[in-house]
Amino acid sequence: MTSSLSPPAITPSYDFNSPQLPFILHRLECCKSMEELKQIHACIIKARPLQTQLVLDKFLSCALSTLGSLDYAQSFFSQIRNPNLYAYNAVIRGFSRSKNPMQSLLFYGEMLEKGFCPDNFTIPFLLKACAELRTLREGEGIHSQSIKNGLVWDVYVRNTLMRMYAVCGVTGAAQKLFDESCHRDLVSWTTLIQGYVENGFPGQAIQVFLEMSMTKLKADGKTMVIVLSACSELGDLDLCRKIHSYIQDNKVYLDLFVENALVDMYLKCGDIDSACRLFNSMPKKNVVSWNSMILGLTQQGEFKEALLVFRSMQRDGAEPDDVTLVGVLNSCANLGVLELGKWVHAYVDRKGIRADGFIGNALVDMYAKCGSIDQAFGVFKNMQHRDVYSYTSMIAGLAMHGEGERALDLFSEMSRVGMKPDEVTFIGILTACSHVGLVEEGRQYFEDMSRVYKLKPQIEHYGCMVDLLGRAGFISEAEEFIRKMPIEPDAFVWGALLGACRIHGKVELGERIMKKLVEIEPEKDGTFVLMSNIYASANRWRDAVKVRKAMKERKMKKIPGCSLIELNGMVHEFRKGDKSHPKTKEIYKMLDEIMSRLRQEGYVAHTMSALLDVAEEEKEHALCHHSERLAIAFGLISTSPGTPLRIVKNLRVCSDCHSVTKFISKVFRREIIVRDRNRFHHFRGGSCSCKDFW
DNA sequence: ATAGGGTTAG
Repeated sequence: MTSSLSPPAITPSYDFNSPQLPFILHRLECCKSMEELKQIHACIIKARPLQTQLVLDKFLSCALSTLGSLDYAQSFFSQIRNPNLYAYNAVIRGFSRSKNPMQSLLFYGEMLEKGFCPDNFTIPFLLKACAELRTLREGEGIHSQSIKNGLVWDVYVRNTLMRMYAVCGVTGAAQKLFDESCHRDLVSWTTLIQGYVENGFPGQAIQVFLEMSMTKLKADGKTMVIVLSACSELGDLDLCRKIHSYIQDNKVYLDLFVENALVDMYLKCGDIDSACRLFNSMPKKNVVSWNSMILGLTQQGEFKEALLVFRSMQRDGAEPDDVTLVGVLNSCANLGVLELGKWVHAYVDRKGIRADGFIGNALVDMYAKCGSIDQAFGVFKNMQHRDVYSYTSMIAGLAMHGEGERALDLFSEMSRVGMKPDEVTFIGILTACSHVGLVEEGRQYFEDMSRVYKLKPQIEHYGCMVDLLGRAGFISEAEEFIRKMPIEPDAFVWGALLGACRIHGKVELGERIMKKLVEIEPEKDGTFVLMSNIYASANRWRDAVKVRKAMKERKMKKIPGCSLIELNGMVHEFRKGDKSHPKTKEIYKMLDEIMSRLRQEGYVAHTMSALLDVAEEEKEHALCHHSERLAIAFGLISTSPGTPLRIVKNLRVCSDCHSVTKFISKVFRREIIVRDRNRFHHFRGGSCSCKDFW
């Protein structure tokens, strides 16, 4: 009986004969607004025949998951007269899927107080909530309750227990449950495999999968997606092909998820051709398919290809998301193509996406690597949430631009706001010190790294220190530093010292280091180039030539110098002595003009860097056609006076090109920004931001 | 009525 003063009550029944029932269920399925839900609520109260378990369950889950209104669901529940276990389970499930899974556990407490016992449905809902909350304590409590109730033998209970343990990082407990079970289904195997992948044991995951393939069970798409992600992480191409054959042999249905995971796997394992073939054969693609290609190519260093895929994505009319944009920005950063990077920034603004988080960090990195350090700083300052990545990108950016002091200021700001630096932050800091010759500060930071911040220096940090000391002329200290290193010095560490030998003309030490380097990486040309540079600087031309000859005899492939310049969104690429550009004639005419203007201004070529034992005139000629000069000449004839030129070079700038560029910046009144392998050079009015310290 | 799905940086 319902009095007019108390709220109307709902009495659930198991009567499924009401003709209105399918209609109300359909309305609940489609319900998207609170208004609509309230109307349905009224209908249910008015019509007793609608008060069935199924309707109440659907009503609660709609209120909880679709509309997220926990209060409303609870007040609805309180109207149910004598709620049974089914009704409690419905609420617990609803809460476990909601934004506030804790409610699920609290509500379970109420249920126990009312004298109800959990059943094989209650436990999986609760465990899902525990997994969501990463609360091992509560999870273990439910584990012991399910043992007491004998529910632990239920395969659903067991699988959700395994999932809960895996999510909480206790793969051992998941494995134990798995080993002890007498009935394992595909979900049990998949859950165990996933647990290993998510906790950083992809090898173990594959082991478990191989074990499973010995049983009668056949994997489905969901299992394969996880197995494929384990393969990507391992980067083992042979294994990839085996797993791919398993999919074909067992006729696992290739849905979009599996196809995307396959594309991702092939790219991460470096088989770009297979990835492209698969991708092109896909009948339907979603944004993740495109993202897998773009990010995968970026990670493989195929930046131009990544941008080409982005263009076809746009032609295809697919809408990019933030992951796409991060990949595109990353490629822009690596290629140094500012125009496209700016376009992405404008796109982000237009879409009303905040330049924060991933996107913000990618923008900071892009602007810094494209030479617009001020823009990078602007984005950085506007970010609401700055994390270690943001600070590290900014610090590394400033370091690259030779703004050592500003980088160090930012580092102090980091500790002021309580942001803990990590290993990569210190690479930025040490590089900053190195580029501006702040030796004392560098030593201090290196020490603080382990003493104050409890971070273990890695080989890269030792490399930075050798560079810092050697570059500043503390050669014997650098040698001593290498001797005392707790880890075996690698090619980068020795390379840094060899670089110092070039700057400071240390021929004998250079020879010793060269011997070591040739042992460590005999195929690398950089060592030989540096050594012949060292000889040349000491005017030992004969030796310089000998090294060059040795290179030729070893049939070493030299990395060809290459410079990029971006004009109106088009990337122009020049190699040394390149004559393939449509404007070659004009470019070389401009080069001649540059050289004669420079000679009038008193320029003398640094022929020693030409490293060729040929007539002086020829040496100068060879230098003239270094790729960056072609790019600069092309920039000069293609832009209006005063436009800054931005060049990206794959190798270090040679000292002759460095002084030529200084001259050009003065004579032609152009700001020229060159990014070389190591850092940025801002040329303006005849001098360079690196203050010739590079 | 219940459990397992791919891509995100310095």
